[in-house]
Amino acid sequence: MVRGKIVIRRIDNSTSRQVTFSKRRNGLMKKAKELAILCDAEVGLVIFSSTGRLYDFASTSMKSVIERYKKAKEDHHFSMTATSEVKFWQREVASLRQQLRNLQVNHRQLMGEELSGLSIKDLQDLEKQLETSLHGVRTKKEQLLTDQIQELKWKANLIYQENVELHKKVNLLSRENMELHEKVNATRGEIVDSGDSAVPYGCLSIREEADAPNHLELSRPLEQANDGVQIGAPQLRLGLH
Amino acid sequence: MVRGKIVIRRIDNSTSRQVTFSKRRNGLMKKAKELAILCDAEVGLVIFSSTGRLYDFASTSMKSVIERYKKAKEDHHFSMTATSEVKFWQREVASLRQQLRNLQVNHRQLMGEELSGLSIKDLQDLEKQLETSLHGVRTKKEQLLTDQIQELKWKANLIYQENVELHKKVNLLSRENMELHEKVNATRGEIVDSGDSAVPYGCLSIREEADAPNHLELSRPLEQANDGVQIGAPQLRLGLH
DNA sequence: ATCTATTCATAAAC
DNA sequence: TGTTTATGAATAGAT
Repeated sequence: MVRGKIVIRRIDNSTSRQVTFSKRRNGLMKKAKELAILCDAEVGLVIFSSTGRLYDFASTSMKSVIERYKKAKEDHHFSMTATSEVKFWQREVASLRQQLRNLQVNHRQLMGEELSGLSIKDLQDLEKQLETSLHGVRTKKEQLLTDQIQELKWKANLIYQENVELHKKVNLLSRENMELHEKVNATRGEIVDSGDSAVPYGCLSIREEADAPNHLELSRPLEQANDGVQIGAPQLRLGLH
Repeated sequence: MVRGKIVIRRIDNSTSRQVTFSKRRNGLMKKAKELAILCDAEVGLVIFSSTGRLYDFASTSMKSVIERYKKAKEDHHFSMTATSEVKFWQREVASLRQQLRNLQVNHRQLMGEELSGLSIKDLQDLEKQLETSLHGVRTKKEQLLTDQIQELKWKANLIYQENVELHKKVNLLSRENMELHEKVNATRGEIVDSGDSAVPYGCLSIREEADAPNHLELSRPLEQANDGVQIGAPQLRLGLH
């Protein structure tokens, strides 16, 4: 009713639904109170949230309202004896079973099962619905995938940056190490360097041009990417080689 | 709250009170309905006017609301003899409500709604399911359409055959008629045939080659063909012309 | 929870 | 009760 009129239909987003429920419940309670006071009416209001929580308001007492309601309806289904109470619950069960059956038929048709008995018009409607659903699902899925790719790229970039820093450190240390070796050799010129040097700085092959990392591409960014964002180093090719 | 803010206090003037009651009651009912729909809540509202008249609204049924209220309050002041049978049925109701909720969630997902909360894997499964459903529905629909076309062709063929027979009959009768005319003319040679002859046999223009009818094609065999197999003659073009 | 733009509800008058 | 109108209230959406 505000900031873009809304249509009265179940709110899909569960957070919005919860927020709206909270706001409108308060509004409804307030209005119920006002009505009772302004117009000297007896008002009872019972609300169960979709999660089953109970909220209620009664201008007098709920017991009074319910009793008066029963009396006004002259309906003694409500002053139930044990048997009529059983009957009440049995009716409830029958009603729920019916709802369940209806929904199941609907559900099976959406699953592409049990299509006999449908007219061509029915089938066309169903087809259209399924196309809409499919489109929605694909859109959602692709959005998730895109988000995940973005996140992976971001993490990869971080790791790459770290990698660059580490390379620099290694280079620094290698050079320092080399200088120390030379000093040692100069001091004790007669000693020959053995093959199993503790600092194999030649193996690292650092390239100096590797610091323009903004066009990172993951080699296999999608498949199975949903079970935990495990960015194992072997999975990534960061352009470093 | 309008046109000069009012204070929430019993309205003294009985007419105003009545008018306000009527308006606000409607407003309250509307809001209660909206809350129930928007937020998937179960709502019950009972109002007694100051004159004692009852107005009520329940999103499900007042019985259901009141029973659920009693249960939630675990208040056995309300003549609840907690026999084991009642408990059995209550458990049944709870179980069915749960099943219904589960199925509703599933159903909404198949309708492409309420997709948040699903993983990419879930969405892929859902997509696959919808594709399968769509394929099944399309197959079924196309089969129905094909069947219908076959049936239409068959009926058209029957009609065509009948048409051929009728043409033959007409030809026969025309010829007979012509001969009779000639006889009449021969008998009363002096009478000139007037323009408004009762038998305008020249108009029929029967063609003799029209008896190879097996390549019948209906001009518009599909659209709206499902609402009763009405093969109106004007709808068909049987190749006769 | 708070803010704000906008729609809604409704008091007053007929 | 229904309609109209001016205005305060409720609230959707954003933060």
